[in-house]
Amino acid sequence: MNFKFDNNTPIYIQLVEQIKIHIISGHFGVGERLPSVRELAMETKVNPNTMQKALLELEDLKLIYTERTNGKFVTTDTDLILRYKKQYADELSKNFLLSMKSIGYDEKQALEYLKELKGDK
Amino acid sequence: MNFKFDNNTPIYIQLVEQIKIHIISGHFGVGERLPSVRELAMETKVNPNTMQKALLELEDLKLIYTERTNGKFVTTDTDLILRYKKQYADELSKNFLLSMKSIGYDEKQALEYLKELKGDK
DNA sequence: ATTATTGTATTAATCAAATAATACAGCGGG
DNA sequence: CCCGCTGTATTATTTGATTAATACAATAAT
Repeated sequence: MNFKFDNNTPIYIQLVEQIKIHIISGHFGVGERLPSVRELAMETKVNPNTMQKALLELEDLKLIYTERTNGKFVTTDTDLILRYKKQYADELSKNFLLSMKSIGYDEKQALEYLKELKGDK
Repeated sequence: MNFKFDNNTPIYIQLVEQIKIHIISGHFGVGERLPSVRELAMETKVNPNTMQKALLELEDLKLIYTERTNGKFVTTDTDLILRYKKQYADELSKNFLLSMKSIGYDEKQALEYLKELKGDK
């Protein structure tokens, strides 16, 4: 599950984000059963309560659902997942352009910057 | 100074970031005197101590310097500012590409996505 | 039926960020 | 000289995230 935590945002928020990405990217498949709360907490070296809090939020987002004594599962609503994926890509893109703009690169220049970066490696 | 705080990262970190951007973008000019700690705190509706903490970090970064009883000033080292600007643009760009990759868009697709976004509006 | 595993709930303790209320030291202008 | 403005320092309090240690209820498997 290789998580990298940045110290400046609450862990449970980062957990929500990371698991969301795992679902959006298909790393956690549609309808797939997640590891148990305790397992996930162990893996990520986080307190079970913290993991539970993150999973609760994901359930609010309808990205996962719970079978009370059986486990938690990725939603089977593929459309929903796709919508989240697009929404996420949109956010990333808009934020990128906005941030670049805030330090003086307009959209065209931002694109140029990315292209140069590709060339570099 | 219009700041928008996101609740999930410590305010002083966000202050450092925002002021850094103001300097990088030239909104705070080279060598310009900053508003006093108390003023900045008022403007941003933050406790003076929190602002002070942020300014201390900016001083560690050499982006500002202090005249003890006179005020704080933007560095006059334009090269340094430029280096920070490039570093920041690099970070933004690399992070953008990484994040897009994590949800299944390779570099080419990420670029396409940005271009489409421009077309939309 | 017992056992292990599931999610869930509760309560206390810890830790860091942020606020709050001051106080001090140095300089400059009226 | 003194008042007002700088930055800086100190101490206490509040708030929220996180950890910690349990406990309970429901189900599936043995």
